[in-house]
Amino acid sequence: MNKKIKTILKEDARVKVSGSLWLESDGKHFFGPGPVELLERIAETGSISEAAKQMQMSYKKAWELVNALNMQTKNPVVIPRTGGEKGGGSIITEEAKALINYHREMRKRFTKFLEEETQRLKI
Amino acid sequence: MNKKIKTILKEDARVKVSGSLWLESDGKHFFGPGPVELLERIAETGSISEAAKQMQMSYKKAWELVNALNMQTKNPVVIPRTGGEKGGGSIITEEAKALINYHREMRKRFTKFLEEETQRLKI
DNA sequence: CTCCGTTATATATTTAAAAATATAACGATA
DNA sequence: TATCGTTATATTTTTAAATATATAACGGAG
Repeated sequence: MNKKIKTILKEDARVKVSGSLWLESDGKHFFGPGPVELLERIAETGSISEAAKQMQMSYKKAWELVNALNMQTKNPVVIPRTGGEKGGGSIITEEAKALINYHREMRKRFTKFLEEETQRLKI
Repeated sequence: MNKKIKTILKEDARVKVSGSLWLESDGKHFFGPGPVELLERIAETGSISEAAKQMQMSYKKAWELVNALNMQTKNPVVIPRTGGEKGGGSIITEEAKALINYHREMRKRFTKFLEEETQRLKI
């Protein structure tokens, strides 16, 4: 019989089980917490560059995240519009909203999983 | 009602839910797949440096992983011995074996979680 | 008491990732 | 048609991470 974990770890250590979760295709991550937040901010601001700025992310990286997402979906999740009164902007589609919502639900289940695992550590 | 995910993603994309899992204390990761494999190889080879070489990891990083682990446990998981016939070596303790075993079990549950989530994508 | 290969540690170098910078196209508006 | 800020893209620079290199201590075996 193995020792229990809580008898092994230092008592004062506030240890928890943590992790991250994403969607991947062909081994490449294309959807996770970062893209979700980015989509939300694009929806709010109507601009990829402004969303990126809010997240202290380079425009390039933001664009790459958006692009990677668009590559995995039948219809784009972000529709860009260049030129015009404000120089341009971007809107997110219903598909993007569905992805955001899906991620929220999945995240809830993952959080529950992590909490259960953390609890198990202490038994 | 939101669109279903499988109607959004490209049909040919072999998408799956993936993730990673670790133990952290004070926000610092100290136990995950890397350290587990390292411990196993130290057990096999009796040497941190040999284990590191097998994993194509620098000795420094290997030592840091071992050290970070030892810092979180009451008793060390790896006991080093310097000098001697082979110049030295390291053995892992019962505590290390328990950690390895614990990780295996946790990993099983996580794999199940990921499979369920991947399945859910396709509904 | 010399020789090993390993641990332990510091320092230097390399590499890869990220960010910063630069530039052109775009189109509504004034 | 000149202006504006954004998208899109390439190129350069910066930063951080990882690796490589160097060095000393160690102790059993020959």
